[in-house]
Amino acid sequence: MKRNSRLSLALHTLGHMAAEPKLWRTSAEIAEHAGTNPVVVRRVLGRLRQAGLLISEKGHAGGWKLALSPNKITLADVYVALDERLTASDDIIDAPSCSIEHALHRQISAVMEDVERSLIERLSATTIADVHDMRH
Amino acid sequence: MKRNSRLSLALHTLGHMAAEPKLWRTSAEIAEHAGTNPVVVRRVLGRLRQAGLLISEKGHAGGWKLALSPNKITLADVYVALDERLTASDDIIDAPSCSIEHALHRQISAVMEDVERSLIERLSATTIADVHDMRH
DNA sequence: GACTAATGCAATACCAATTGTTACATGACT
DNA sequence: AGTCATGTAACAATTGGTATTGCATTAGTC
Repeated sequence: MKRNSRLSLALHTLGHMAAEPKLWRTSAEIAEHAGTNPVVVRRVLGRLRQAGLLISEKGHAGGWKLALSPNKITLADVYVALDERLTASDDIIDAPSCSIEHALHRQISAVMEDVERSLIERLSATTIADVHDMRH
Repeated sequence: MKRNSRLSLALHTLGHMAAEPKLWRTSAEIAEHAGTNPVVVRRVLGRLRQAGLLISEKGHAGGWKLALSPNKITLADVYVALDERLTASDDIIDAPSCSIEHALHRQISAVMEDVERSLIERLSATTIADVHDMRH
Protein backbone atom coordinates (compact mmCIF):
# COMPACT_ATOMS: atom_id res chain seq x y z
CA MET A 1 0.00 0.00 0.00
CA LYS A 2 0.97 3.58 -0.17
CA ARG A 3 1.29 6.42 2.24
CA ASN A 4 -1.73 7.83 3.96
CA SER A 5 -3.72 4.81 2.88
CA ARG A 6 -5.97 4.83 5.92
CA LEU A 7 -8.52 7.15 4.38
CA SER A 8 -8.44 5.31 1.06
CA LEU A 9 -8.87 1.96 2.74
CA ALA A 10 -11.71 3.19 4.93
CA LEU A 11 -13.65 4.89 2.17
CA HIS A 12 -13.12 2.03 -0.22
CA THR A 13 -14.46 -0.45 2.30
CA LEU A 14 -17.43 1.68 3.28
CA GLY A 15 -18.22 2.16 -0.40
CA HIS A 16 -18.61 -1.57 -0.78
CA MET A 17 -20.56 -1.87 2.43
CA ALA A 18 -22.99 0.73 1.13
CA ALA A 19 -23.88 -1.67 -1.67
CA GLU A 20 -24.83 -4.49 0.71
CA PRO A 21 -25.34 -2.98 4.14
CA LYS A 22 -26.57 -6.20 5.74
CA LEU A 23 -23.61 -8.34 4.79
CA TRP A 24 -21.02 -9.11 7.46
CA ARG A 25 -17.46 -8.95 6.14
CA THR A 26 -14.35 -10.30 7.83
CA SER A 27 -11.14 -8.35 8.04
CA ALA A 28 -9.50 -11.12 6.00
CA GLU A 29 -11.92 -10.65 3.12
CA ILE A 30 -11.59 -6.89 3.22
CA ALA A 31 -7.83 -7.09 3.41
CA GLU A 32 -7.61 -9.38 0.41
CA HIS A 33 -9.77 -7.09 -1.70
CA ALA A 34 -7.81 -4.03 -0.65
CA GLY A 35 -4.44 -5.72 -1.04
CA THR A 36 -3.32 -5.34 2.55
CA ASN A 37 -3.20 -7.11 5.89
CA PRO A 38 -6.17 -8.10 8.10
CA VAL A 39 -4.59 -6.46 11.13
CA VAL A 40 -4.24 -3.21 9.24
CA VAL A 41 -7.90 -3.43 8.32
CA ARG A 42 -8.90 -3.98 11.94
CA ARG A 43 -6.80 -1.03 13.02
CA VAL A 44 -8.41 1.33 10.55
CA LEU A 45 -11.96 0.05 10.89
CA GLY A 46 -11.55 0.06 14.66
CA ARG A 47 -11.38 3.82 14.56
CA LEU A 48 -14.56 3.96 12.55
CA ARG A 49 -16.21 1.74 15.14
CA GLN A 50 -15.14 4.13 17.90
CA ALA A 51 -16.75 6.89 15.90
CA GLY A 52 -19.97 4.91 15.70
CA LEU A 53 -19.85 4.34 11.96
CA LEU A 54 -19.26 0.59 12.07
CA ILE A 55 -20.17 -2.42 14.16
CA SER A 56 -17.90 -5.39 14.71
CA GLU A 57 -18.64 -8.81 16.17
CA LYS A 58 -16.25 -11.41 17.44
CA GLY A 59 -16.62 -15.14 17.05
CA HIS A 60 -17.49 -17.60 14.39
CA ALA A 61 -20.03 -15.55 12.41
CA GLY A 62 -18.43 -12.25 13.25
CA GLY A 63 -17.05 -9.47 11.11
CA TRP A 64 -17.84 -5.87 10.20
CA LYS A 65 -20.96 -4.02 9.13
CA LEU A 66 -22.26 -0.47 8.87
CA ALA A 67 -23.74 0.92 12.04
CA LEU A 68 -25.83 3.45 10.14
CA SER A 69 -27.70 3.72 6.89
CA PRO A 70 -25.29 4.38 3.99
CA ASN A 71 -26.92 7.71 3.24
CA LYS A 72 -26.21 8.85 6.81
CA ILE A 73 -22.45 8.47 6.50
CA THR A 74 -20.56 11.23 4.72
CA LEU A 75 -16.98 11.35 3.54
CA ALA A 76 -16.38 14.00 6.18
CA ASP A 77 -17.51 11.61 8.92
CA VAL A 78 -14.81 9.19 7.86
CA TYR A 79 -12.23 11.94 7.51
CA VAL A 80 -12.71 13.21 11.04
CA ALA A 81 -13.12 9.71 12.48
CA LEU A 82 -9.62 8.90 11.26
CA ASP A 83 -8.33 12.17 12.69
CA GLU A 84 -6.94 13.23 9.35
CA ARG A 85 -5.45 16.71 9.14
CA LEU A 86 -4.01 18.80 6.39
CA THR A 87 -1.38 20.21 8.72
CA ALA A 88 0.80 18.54 11.29
CA SER A 89 -0.84 19.21 14.62
CA ASP A 90 2.50 19.55 16.40
CA ASP A 91 2.95 22.96 14.86
CA ILE A 92 0.85 24.35 17.68
CA ILE A 93 3.01 22.89 20.42
CA ASP A 94 6.12 24.84 19.58
CA ALA A 95 6.78 28.08 21.39
CA PRO A 96 7.94 30.58 18.79
CA SER A 97 10.74 32.56 20.33
CA CYS A 98 11.08 34.80 17.31
CA SER A 99 8.45 37.47 16.68
CA ILE A 100 8.52 36.95 12.93
CA GLU A 101 8.15 33.22 13.31
CA HIS A 102 5.26 33.90 15.65
CA ALA A 103 3.48 36.18 13.23
CA LEU A 104 4.01 33.74 10.41
CA HIS A 105 2.67 30.88 12.42
CA ARG A 106 -0.47 32.77 13.31
CA GLN A 107 -1.10 33.75 9.73
CA ILE A 108 -0.48 30.29 8.29
CA SER A 109 -2.52 28.60 11.00
CA ALA A 110 -5.48 30.86 10.36
CA VAL A 111 -5.39 30.12 6.65
CA MET A 112 -4.99 26.39 7.16
CA GLU A 113 -7.89 26.26 9.60
CA ASP A 114 -10.13 27.95 7.08
CA VAL A 115 -9.01 25.60 4.35
CA GLU A 116 -9.50 22.57 6.55
CA ARG A 117 -12.99 23.76 7.43
CA SER A 118 -13.91 24.19 3.80
CA LEU A 119 -12.51 20.77 2.98
CA ILE A 120 -14.67 19.10 5.61
CA GLU A 121 -17.66 21.05 4.40
CA ARG A 122 -17.08 19.82 0.87
CA LEU A 123 -16.63 16.22 2.04
CA SER A 124 -19.80 16.33 4.08
CA ALA A 125 -21.80 16.88 0.90
CA THR A 126 -21.17 13.33 -0.29
CA THR A 127 -22.35 10.15 1.40
CA ILE A 128 -20.95 6.68 0.85
CA ALA A 129 -24.26 5.82 -0.81
CA ASP A 130 -23.59 8.64 -3.28
CA VAL A 131 -20.18 7.18 -4.03
CA HIS A 132 -21.74 3.88 -4.86
CA ASP A 133 -24.12 5.60 -7.26
CA MET A 134 -21.37 7.66 -8.88
CA ARG A 135 -19.44 4.67 -10.12
CA HIS A 136 -21.43 3.94 -13.36
CA MET B 1 13.57 20.42 13.40
CA LYS B 2 10.21 18.92 12.76
CA ARG B 3 8.45 17.42 9.81
CA ASN B 4 7.76 19.47 6.75
CA SER B 5 9.99 22.16 8.08
CA ARG B 6 11.05 23.37 4.66
CA LEU B 7 8.18 25.82 4.36
CA SER B 8 8.64 27.08 7.92
CA LEU B 9 12.34 27.56 7.42
CA ALA B 10 11.86 29.34 4.10
CA LEU B 11 9.15 31.70 5.28
CA HIS B 12 10.93 32.45 8.52
CA THR B 13 14.11 33.38 6.68
CA LEU B 14 12.33 35.48 4.08
CA GLY B 15 10.46 37.24 6.85
CA HIS B 16 13.74 38.41 8.32
CA MET B 17 15.11 39.31 4.92
CA ALA B 18 12.08 41.51 4.34
CA ALA B 19 13.18 43.62 7.28
CA GLU B 20 16.63 44.30 5.85
CA PRO B 21 16.50 43.47 2.13
CA LYS B 22 20.00 44.72 1.38
CA LEU B 23 21.79 42.63 3.99
CA TRP B 24 23.66 39.51 2.81
CA ARG B 25 23.22 36.57 5.15
CA THR B 26 25.27 33.40 5.23
CA SER B 27 23.74 29.96 5.50
CA ALA B 28 25.60 29.51 8.77
CA GLU B 29 23.94 32.58 10.31
CA ILE B 30 20.53 31.55 9.05
CA ALA B 31 20.99 27.99 10.25
CA GLU B 32 22.00 29.10 13.72
CA HIS B 33 18.98 31.34 14.05
CA ALA B 34 16.65 28.64 12.77
CA GLY B 35 18.24 25.90 14.85
CA THR B 36 19.30 23.71 11.98
CA ASN B 37 22.21 22.92 9.70
CA PRO B 38 23.81 25.20 7.05
CA VAL B 39 23.52 22.51 4.40
CA VAL B 40 19.83 22.17 5.06
CA VAL B 41 19.48 25.92 4.69
CA ARG B 42 21.31 25.87 1.38
CA ARG B 43 19.10 23.04 0.15
CA VAL B 44 15.90 24.87 0.94
CA LEU B 45 17.01 28.32 -0.15
CA GLY B 46 18.44 26.81 -3.31
CA ARG B 47 14.94 26.01 -4.42
CA LEU B 48 13.90 29.58 -3.82
CA ARG B 49 16.82 30.75 -5.89
CA GLN B 50 15.73 28.48 -8.75
CA ALA B 51 12.31 30.07 -8.48
CA GLY B 52 13.88 33.51 -8.76
CA LEU B 53 13.00 34.63 -5.25
CA LEU B 54 16.53 34.73 -3.88
CA ILE B 55 20.06 35.51 -5.02
CA SER B 56 23.14 33.78 -3.68
CA GLU B 57 26.80 34.66 -4.05
CA LYS B 58 29.86 32.57 -3.42
CA GLY B 59 33.09 33.75 -1.93
CA HIS B 60 34.27 35.88 0.89
CA ALA B 61 31.47 38.43 0.98
CA GLY B 62 28.86 35.98 -0.28
CA GLY B 63 25.59 34.81 1.14
CA TRP B 64 21.88 35.15 0.45
CA LYS B 65 19.61 38.06 -0.34
CA LEU B 66 16.16 38.69 -1.77
CA ALA B 67 15.97 38.86 -5.54
CA LEU B 68 12.79 40.96 -5.45
CA SER B 69 11.22 43.64 -3.36
CA PRO B 70 9.65 42.17 -0.19
CA ASN B 71 6.21 43.33 -1.25
CA LYS B 72 6.54 41.36 -4.50
CA ILE B 73 6.99 37.99 -2.79
CA THR B 74 3.86 36.28 -1.51
CA LEU B 75 3.51 33.27 0.74
CA ALA B 76 2.07 31.43 -2.24
CA ASP B 77 5.24 32.05 -4.23
CA VAL B 78 7.23 30.29 -1.54
CA TYR B 79 4.68 27.50 -1.25
CA VAL B 80 4.80 26.63 -4.94
CA ALA B 81 8.56 27.20 -5.19
CA LEU B 82 9.03 24.43 -2.62
CA ASP B 83 6.60 22.21 -4.51
CA GLU B 84 4.45 21.75 -1.44
CA ARG B 85 1.20 19.84 -1.86
CA LEU B 86 -1.71 19.02 0.40
CA THR B 87 -2.10 15.59 -1.15
CA ALA B 88 0.45 12.98 -2.12
CA SER B 89 0.88 13.28 -5.86
CA ASP B 90 1.32 9.54 -6.28
CA ASP B 91 -2.40 9.05 -5.84
CA ILE B 92 -2.79 9.80 -9.51
CA ILE B 93 -0.38 7.14 -10.65
CA ASP B 94 -2.34 4.18 -9.35
CA ALA B 95 -4.71 2.40 -11.67
CA PRO B 96 -7.91 1.76 -9.73
CA SER B 97 -9.07 -1.72 -10.64
CA CYS B 98 -12.22 -1.44 -8.55
CA SER B 99 -15.05 0.74 -9.82
CA ILE B 100 -15.88 2.01 -6.36
CA GLU B 101 -12.28 2.90 -5.68
CA HIS B 102 -12.20 4.67 -9.01
CA ALA B 103 -15.30 6.73 -8.28
CA LEU B 104 -13.96 7.62 -4.86
CA HIS B 105 -10.64 8.69 -6.23
CA ARG B 106 -12.23 10.97 -8.77
CA GLN B 107 -14.44 12.59 -6.17
CA ILE B 108 -11.70 13.09 -3.62
CA SER B 109 -9.24 14.37 -6.20
CA ALA B 110 -11.69 16.96 -7.45
CA VAL B 111 -12.30 18.22 -3.94
CA MET B 112 -8.63 18.33 -3.07
CA GLU B 113 -7.74 20.23 -6.21
CA ASP B 114 -10.31 22.86 -5.37
CA VAL B 115 -9.04 23.09 -1.82
CA GLU B 116 -5.45 23.37 -2.94
CA ARG B 117 -6.40 26.14 -5.35
CA SER B 118 -8.16 28.08 -2.65
CA LEU B 119 -5.22 27.62 -0.31
CA ILE B 120 -2.82 29.10 -2.83
CA GLU B 121 -5.22 31.93 -3.48
CA ARG B 122 -5.34 32.72 0.22
CA LEU B 123 -1.57 32.55 0.55
CA SER B 124 -1.05 34.86 -2.40
CA ALA B 125 -2.85 37.62 -0.50
CA THR B 126 0.02 38.02 1.96
CA THR B 127 3.54 39.17 1.13
CA ILE B 128 6.61 38.67 3.27
CA ALA B 129 6.60 42.40 3.84
CA ASP B 130 3.10 42.04 5.31
CA VAL B 131 4.36 39.33 7.64
CA HIS B 132 7.02 41.61 8.93
CA ASP B 133 4.41 44.29 9.63
CA MET B 134 2.03 41.86 11.32
CA ARG B 135 4.45 40.96 14.06
CA HIS B 136 3.82 43.89 16.48
C1' DG C 1 -17.29 -29.09 26.72
C1' DA C 2 -13.82 -29.10 23.00
C1' DC C 3 -13.09 -26.92 18.47
C1' DT C 4 -13.09 -23.43 15.17
C1' DA C 5 -13.26 -18.77 13.47
C1' DA C 6 -13.43 -14.28 14.17
C1' DT C 7 -11.91 -9.60 16.56
C1' DG C 8 -8.62 -6.87 19.90
C1' DC C 9 -4.30 -5.66 20.85
C1' DA C 10 0.65 -5.48 21.77
C1' DA C 11 5.19 -5.87 20.04
C1' DT C 12 8.21 -5.90 16.43
C1' DA C 13 10.09 -5.69 11.82
C1' DC C 14 10.17 -3.20 7.57
C1' DC C 15 10.17 0.66 4.42
C1' DA C 16 10.16 5.32 2.62
C1' DA C 17 10.72 10.19 3.35
C1' DT C 18 12.86 13.84 5.81
C1' DT C 19 16.49 15.78 8.17
C1' DG C 20 21.22 16.11 9.84
C1' DT C 21 26.14 15.51 8.99
C1' DT C 22 30.54 15.05 6.72
C1' DA C 23 33.40 15.83 2.93
C1' DC C 24 35.00 18.13 -0.88
C1' DA C 25 34.97 20.93 -5.22
C1' DT C 26 34.19 25.66 -6.86
C1' DG C 27 34.17 30.62 -6.92
C1' DA C 28 35.14 35.36 -5.07
C1' DC C 29 37.22 38.62 -2.29
C1' DT C 30 41.53 40.34 0.49
C1' DA D 1 48.12 32.27 -1.70
C1' DG D 2 44.67 32.16 1.73
C1' DT D 3 40.15 32.56 3.46
C1' DC D 4 35.28 32.26 3.39
C1' DA D 5 31.36 31.40 1.25
C1' DT D 6 28.11 28.44 -1.80
C1' DG D 7 27.05 23.83 -4.46
C1' DT D 8 26.58 19.19 -4.22
C1' DA D 9 27.12 14.36 -3.37
C1' DA D 10 27.13 10.67 -0.13
C1' DC D 11 25.71 8.81 3.95
C1' DA D 12 23.88 8.46 8.80
C1' DA D 13 19.99 9.30 11.90
C1' DT D 14 15.33 9.99 12.70
C1' DT D 15 10.59 9.58 11.99
C1' DG D 16 5.96 8.06 10.36
C1' DG D 17 3.46 4.63 8.33
C1' DT D 18 2.69 -0.07 7.07
C1' DA D 19 3.15 -5.10 7.49
C1' DT D 20 3.71 -9.12 10.23
C1' DT D 21 3.64 -12.26 14.10
C1' DG D 22 1.77 -13.84 18.26
C1' DC D 23 -1.60 -14.37 21.60
C1' DA D 24 -5.76 -13.38 24.47
C1' DT D 25 -10.75 -13.06 24.05
C1' DT D 26 -15.26 -14.08 22.39
C1' DA D 27 -18.99 -16.42 19.87
C1' DG D 28 -20.80 -19.88 17.31
C1' DT D 29 -20.59 -25.15 15.95
C1' DC D 30 -20.01 -29.94 16.53
